[in-house]
Amino acid sequence: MLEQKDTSSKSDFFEKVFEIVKLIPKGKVSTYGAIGTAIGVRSSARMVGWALNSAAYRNDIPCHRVVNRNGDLTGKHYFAGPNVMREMLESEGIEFSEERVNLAKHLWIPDIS
DNA sequence: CGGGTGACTTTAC
DNA sequence: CGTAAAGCCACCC
Repeated sequence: MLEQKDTSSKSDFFEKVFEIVKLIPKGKVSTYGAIGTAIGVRSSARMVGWALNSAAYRNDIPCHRVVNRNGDLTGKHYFAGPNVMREMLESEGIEFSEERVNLAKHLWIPDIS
């Protein structure tokens, strides 16, 4: 496996992603594209998700508050169970539509102005 | 430097 | 609704 859980790399990119995700208020969620845009990389939302992969090993980072553009919990498979991510979000007051987050109500855009 | 990979996104069939 | 492909960029070897 390629799990770089050590996260010894102090790349600014990762740090920025971590910082943004940590700033997500309770009861809100963000998207990979929104975060990517906020830190400067308009494209490649993949990098955000990848950074979160390292974040997944850090309990300081609420990676469960980050979803894809559709509000779908793409990374839930990376958690302990297929429903862990959703449970955590619901626990914070996030509304769900079947298997998707109600982005219309809970979408939060990082503001690093 | 180059190749492989990936929790994305969009378009296309 | 499903899979496929391309574009995207950072990280690792």
